[in-house]
Amino acid sequence: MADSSHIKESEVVPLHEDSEELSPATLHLVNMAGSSDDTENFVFSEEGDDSMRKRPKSKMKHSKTCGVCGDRALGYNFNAVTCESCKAFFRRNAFKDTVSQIKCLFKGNCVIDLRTRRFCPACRIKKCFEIGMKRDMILDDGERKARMAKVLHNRAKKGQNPITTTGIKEEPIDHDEFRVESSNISSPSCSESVQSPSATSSTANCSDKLFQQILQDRFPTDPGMYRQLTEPDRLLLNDIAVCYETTVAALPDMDFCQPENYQNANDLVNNSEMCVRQLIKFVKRLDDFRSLCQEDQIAALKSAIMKSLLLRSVAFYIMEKDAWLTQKGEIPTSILREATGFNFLHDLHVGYCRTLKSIILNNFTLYALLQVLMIFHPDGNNLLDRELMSNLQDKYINLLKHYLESEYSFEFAQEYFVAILGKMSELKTLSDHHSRILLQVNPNQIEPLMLEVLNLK
DNA sequence: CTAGCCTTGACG
DNA sequence: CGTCAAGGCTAG
Repeated sequence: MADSSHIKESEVVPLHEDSEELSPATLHLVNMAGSSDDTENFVFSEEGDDSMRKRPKSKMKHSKTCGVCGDRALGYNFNAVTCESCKAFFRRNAFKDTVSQIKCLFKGNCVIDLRTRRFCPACRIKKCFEIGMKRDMILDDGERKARMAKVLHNRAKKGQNPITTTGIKEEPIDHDEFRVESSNISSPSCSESVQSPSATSSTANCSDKLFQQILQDRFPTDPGMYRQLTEPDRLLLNDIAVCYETTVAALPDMDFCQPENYQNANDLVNNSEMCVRQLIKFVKRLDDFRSLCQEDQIAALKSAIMKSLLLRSVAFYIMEKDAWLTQKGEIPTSILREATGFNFLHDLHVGYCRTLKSIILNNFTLYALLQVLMIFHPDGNNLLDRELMSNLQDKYINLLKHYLESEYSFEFAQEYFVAILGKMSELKTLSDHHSRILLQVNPNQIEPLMLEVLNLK
């Protein structure tokens, strides 16, 4: 796949092979810089200036001068020879509106040099453009993301830091910081939108009675009917729930959550990238995931990705509105139909959302547990140690069962458990259908991270 | 916000 | 492997 992130002017504009010599163009720039009447521009020559500013030793040969302020330059930045500070300045300000956002308080012809460069951003940015700095060489949001994704991908491949999500400060999270009473999180009906189960005609058949119970909180009063979770189980559950709430369940800040940003399958895939990142964050915080070898981490994640996105779509489905909740409001499920042209897929997916939602409601502890179960699945592609995976699956299936028994009583847990697992196996079928969307995408227009996790390369 | 320093990927 | 030119981080 071609690297799309760097096909910019930097490749078209001929750069000078020889770093020792100043090209005519560079000379021109330097002359311009020197043409200001302030001779202090050039006080920082080879020696005598280190007392006040650090400089990379061993780079004495870099005697270039910033075309904007005359400070020492290391080379080209955004198509002109500039110092580090003007580079950073340009990056920060190149897209600001020079009329309303940066204004010269004087006559618009301030002298910009090492000393005065901070005084007038307006004239400084003007000079940046004058010496030929090009703002289209600043990576835009998508390009930046692509670049980050590449870095992450490489890191993951090198294995120092298996699957890093942001590349930015991946410090181990302090769970205690988030620790809340587990009862808070796991309350089965932390509902703001408890719906009438009437809409759930198709698949909820077996368990209607149960869900009536759940909805109406008609559970046994005898404490003996409930399992007492062991301390390790309780802690584990709490950890999972907290992780989930702070990653997958945290609505990411996505400014594209408008129906018009879902035109086709490419958009659909690309707009899921944030969710994938959250998912990666989530699994990385699971001790059991980290204990897997790196190959299996990646295999497990890849195998679970589609199902996880679907599960997430259930968690954020709003039944009354037939829409998904996003940070920017609700987005109708019809975008799925419109972006792909697959009516049946839309109906299947929404049907699934409705039935599973009516079972799980807004119990995010359950979503978290199911998400974990999705990851530890022994039949994923390319897994090396399937037995280990199966053991982990056992562990969390048990945890799920115990959790249900502790929350919903022995009387109801069994049925609930079966219903949930049934829906989980259905997820596989749905996810296979969804894979057909991927046949529509143009890999050249897909974010690298998504290419990677969806095996689109 | 500024500016220095650092990390990266591409390229020769 | 060194250089270049992106972006990120952060003390001030």
